[in-house]
Amino acid sequence: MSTIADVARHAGVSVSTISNVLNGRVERMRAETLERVRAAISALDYRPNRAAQQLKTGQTPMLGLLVPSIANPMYGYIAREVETSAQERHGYRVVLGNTYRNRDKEVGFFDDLLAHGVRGVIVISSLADERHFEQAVQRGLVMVSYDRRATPGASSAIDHVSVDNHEAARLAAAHLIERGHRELAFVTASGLTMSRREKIRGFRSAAAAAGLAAHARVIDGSASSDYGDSEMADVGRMLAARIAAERPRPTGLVAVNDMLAYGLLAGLRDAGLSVPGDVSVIGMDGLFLSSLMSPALTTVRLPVPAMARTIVERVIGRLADPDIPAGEFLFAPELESRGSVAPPPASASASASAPVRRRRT
Amino acid sequence: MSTIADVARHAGVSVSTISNVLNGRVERMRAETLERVRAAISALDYRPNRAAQQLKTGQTPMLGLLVPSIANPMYGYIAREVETSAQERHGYRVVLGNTYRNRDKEVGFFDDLLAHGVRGVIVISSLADERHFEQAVQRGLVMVSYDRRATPGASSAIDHVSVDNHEAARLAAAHLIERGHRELAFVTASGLTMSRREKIRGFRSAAAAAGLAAHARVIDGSASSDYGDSEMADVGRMLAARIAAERPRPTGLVAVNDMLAYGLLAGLRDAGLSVPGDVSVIGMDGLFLSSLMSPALTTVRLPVPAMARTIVERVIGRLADPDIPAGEFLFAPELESRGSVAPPPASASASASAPVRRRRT
DNA sequence: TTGAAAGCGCTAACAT
DNA sequence: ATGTTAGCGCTTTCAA
Repeated sequence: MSTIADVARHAGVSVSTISNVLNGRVERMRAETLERVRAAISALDYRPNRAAQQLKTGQTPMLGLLVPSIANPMYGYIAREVETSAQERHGYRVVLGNTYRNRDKEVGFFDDLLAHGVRGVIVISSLADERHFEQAVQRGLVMVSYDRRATPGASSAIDHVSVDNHEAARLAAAHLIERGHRELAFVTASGLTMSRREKIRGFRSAAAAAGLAAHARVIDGSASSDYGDSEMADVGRMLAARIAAERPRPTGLVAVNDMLAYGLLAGLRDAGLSVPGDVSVIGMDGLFLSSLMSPALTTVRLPVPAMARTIVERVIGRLADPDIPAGEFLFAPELESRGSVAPPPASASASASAPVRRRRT
Repeated sequence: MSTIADVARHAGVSVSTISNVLNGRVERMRAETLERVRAAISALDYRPNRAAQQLKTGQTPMLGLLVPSIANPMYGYIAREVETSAQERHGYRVVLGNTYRNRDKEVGFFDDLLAHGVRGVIVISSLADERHFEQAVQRGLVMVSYDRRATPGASSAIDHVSVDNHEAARLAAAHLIERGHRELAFVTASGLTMSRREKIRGFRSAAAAAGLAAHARVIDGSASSDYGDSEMADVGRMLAARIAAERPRPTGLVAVNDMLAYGLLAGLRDAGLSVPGDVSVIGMDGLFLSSLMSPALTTVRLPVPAMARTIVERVIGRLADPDIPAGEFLFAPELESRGSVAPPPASASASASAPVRRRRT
């Protein structure tokens, strides 16, 4: 690897001249000099040493990306979009970390980023406690959080980029209602994160709007395993057995995300129930895997590429100008209709428990 | 962030003393001094600046990880295992890059790693041309490649860690044969990578051993999209339609990987065929998603965590001692029997095309 | 047993 | 329009 001094020697100029062209300070430079420098750079195939630049400027074109587990297809999808956008649009590289939703791992990741001189970090978490994030910001990190709206009233020097979770769940429930379902359930893993709370509100508001408030329950459970990537699917599978046994049994299920929906699909099948014959299921996320399921999963699609672009722009933008205040960015979801939703079975709509549609409340 | 000078001042010693304890040179140090230094370090919550260390030593605890796309669940799985092992067992961080199987992107990634002072890289590729890898090694990178055995006779300063692909496909085909299948097909995406070639050989050898050489075809196709993560599944889905129309139609399908098998499952369903009633399907990889498919996919499981550990140990080991020669590391796969394999339908085994089992060749 | 000092490759005043 | 130089934070001889 050649250094800036090698290039200077080769071009017959001083190192500062090289540094100047490297940093675009070429206005008052003689064209001929610039030419010679450019030639020397490519002749030696010179690349500036980032560590040296970093030491000097405190800046380095790298971002941290924290995910619960990159083996989870949803995080893999987001990570791909984030990395691609950071790289192609801004020339930044991405340092990845799996946290398994563990606070200490998150803190350790922030420590290491700081030690490496990486100042921007993108966080996908769902930890209830947000204090170590604010602490990391105090220590100099510029942070953007995905899918976790700021706690109302909290200070937050952190950007928040997320889908409109309320709307997503509302869309899902409304779709079920529109297809004739009268017994609904929102199915989720235990642990109330901000986003789950909003999804539940959206689900309930759709039900209430149709006069179905009393027929919209929330069913949750936790996985046996501590943290695996099949965790969500495991929860869905387990809850499916419970749902199959409920009376009245809900005919329309809104899953908190696609992975949990996959578990629901498998679990309902195990229980001898047909989807969408006996029970309709709708997911949230819009993973490409959903179209491969049997039946293909109807889902609420998140605009992941657009969200990723915003996330990256925000970190890099605020890295360049620390005065830009943190903000919230909400994206609109979209219903993707496939095969897992159908009208409820005749027996269900004839049942005594089913209220008349749009009855007064 | 405090510096080594701050710590030295705080402890009332020189910076070299601090550096000495940082680097474990404490044998001939007075216990009391060591104590004071340790106290100062934790009092100031001091972390050495990695960029400065890197500049001085040329080393930094980071690894590059190159994948075609992290949104592909298999690469996500491997990436998680690699990152976790690098972090927890060696204290290394991981820089991730998506290449979309694009040569220029791979080269650009190597360039950036070098510029950042990252010397170790793990590569998951399937590009036919390996020259830019060797070039990167020349430029100073220590490289480990996943699932791509060295071209026989090639120089290779690159470690190769992979599953025994021949054995994996042999296992799959043997399982089908053992269940009574007589018309077999190996289904894959077009483009002969090293690993696909070996899988095909393994598939054929199992068929030959059962006297079924003439009844074991290879079916391949390419996706319409350039590179998407659903690429493999798309290929499977498309090929399923073709397979459904074949006469005699194979009853036992070995898919080159799980993702393609998912596409096969969906496509066969589209074609009105039942799995495993009409056709049996077996995948390769052992993704957790496979157990969620309908029917649950029988597959050949790769020992991913063990492979990831070896991969990481090799890069880091050879980073520490460049004299260690590159090697090949082969792992044994294992059959995971689930619901997508059953005996062939009676009509198939009665067909004129079916040879007698173990007939002489 | 500890300290002084040179230097890794770069940037950016400041000089010229 | 270009050159000189101090210094970013650390490691490591070499000296004391």
